[in-house]
Amino acid sequence: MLTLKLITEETERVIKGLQKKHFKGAEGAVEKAIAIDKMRRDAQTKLDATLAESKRYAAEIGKLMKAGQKAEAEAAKAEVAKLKATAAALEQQKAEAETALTAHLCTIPNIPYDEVPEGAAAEDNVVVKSSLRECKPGDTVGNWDTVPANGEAKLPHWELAKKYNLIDFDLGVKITGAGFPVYVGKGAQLQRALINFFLAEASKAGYTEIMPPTVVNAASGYGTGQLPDKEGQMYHCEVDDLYLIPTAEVPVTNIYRDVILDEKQLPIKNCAYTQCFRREAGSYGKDVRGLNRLHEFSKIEIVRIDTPEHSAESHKEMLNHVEGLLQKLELPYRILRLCGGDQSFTSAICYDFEVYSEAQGRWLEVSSVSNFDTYQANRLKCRYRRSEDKKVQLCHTLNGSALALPRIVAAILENFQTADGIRIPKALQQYTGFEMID
RNA sequence: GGAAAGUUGCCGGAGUGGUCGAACGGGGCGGACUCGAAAUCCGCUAUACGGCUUGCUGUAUCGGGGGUUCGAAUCCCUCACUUUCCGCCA
Repeated sequence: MLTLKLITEETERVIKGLQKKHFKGAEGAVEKAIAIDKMRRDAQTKLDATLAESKRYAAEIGKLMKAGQKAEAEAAKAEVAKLKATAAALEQQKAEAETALTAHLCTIPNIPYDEVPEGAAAEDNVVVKSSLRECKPGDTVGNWDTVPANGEAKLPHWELAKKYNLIDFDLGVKITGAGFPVYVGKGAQLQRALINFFLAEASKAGYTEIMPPTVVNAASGYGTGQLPDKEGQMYHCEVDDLYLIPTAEVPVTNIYRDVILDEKQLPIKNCAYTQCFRREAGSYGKDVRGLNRLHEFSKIEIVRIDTPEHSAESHKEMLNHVEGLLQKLELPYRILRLCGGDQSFTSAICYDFEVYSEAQGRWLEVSSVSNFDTYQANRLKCRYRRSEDKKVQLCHTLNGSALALPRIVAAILENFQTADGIRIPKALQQYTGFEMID
């Protein structure tokens, strides 16, 4: 959530930012936050004074009792009783204001950075780079030329998966349900190879590998913002009140919940491979065909915790890392800078990576790399102590997929299909142990 | 699943109703000594929120929540977690 300091001190900027994000009722939301905060502060000021007075009485009563001055002590007790009633009421006011404030702040999204383009929806996203062609300033998804087909009829990955016996979707339905495919033979080996490849690349780039739990408690869900809003998107084990993680971001980022780091430790660079579980309630149609959208999938996530001064640099490094992966995999890609309206609730700036699937004739999102500024850290209470003046400050948090497997697999199958089988990209061969799927 | 013991600051660990944000030790930071270091000595050493003259000051916090009391780390209730033993188990 946004800090109250930002809202009160830079109200205009916050309102403008929220409007850029196409958040309805920006001005009203900000005013409401300020009003609730005023109530909260008033209540606390009065409460503090009341408690201070009753503490003075309590100390005095102690002395009177020792001195044996019973009558005076009783009189003081009567005073305290009055103060106590006042304090209880103020306490309630304060608690209510605090609860209301937190709840309200949670409904206000992060504000975008200046370099985030204006725009309401996906077609306004700016294409900043592509392996297929030069990008000019102002290129948006909406005016992007269609990618020319090269004439050959290509099979979609779900047909290739069947043809080469790599992925059994029906078996997954039998064992679990739709969206839980069973990988078989070279299909399974390809999964393992990609996981190892992505982890090795992250490790080379200086990320410390984490293998976290795949199930988290509610506190962690709140920490990264999956709860309370996206409750319905996570699998929930009711008996133990635990949640299956939708991404490694949740357990890894929560390592730093309620922590004060030393500036010397920053930037923290972690990577983690986990299975990810998403209910994807409400998804339907061709988007969910084959590997396009699954309930369980493998993903390697990179997470950074950084200082405000250095986080933009970190973000750049992360983008370069992800781009490098796509280049090594020889996949046709483009990088989008998301516009204000299409950005996620919590990000300050976000880039999406997409690979082109010729067989499906569409771009598949394989990664988004975001800087959350202090938005996520504020809720997590992830702070650091500045070396310079020893002051405690909120960190910046960043994360990105590097990468999620299913759509990468889809793209590899579809883009590298030949008459003789499916060619494995060179960089991956040392991990698969084979060069072709045939 | 059964039984027991625990949860105190950065760490270890005292504290069973008042002056306790909390002894003592360790660590860390600053200073003295030293050419420098070690040892020794001295001082400092949490966070959040609030008020006003930005330096002071108030309040809260001893696992979470509630209660008793003029007053709670300390007593009571409740929840969570951890550890140990037994059982089961990859």
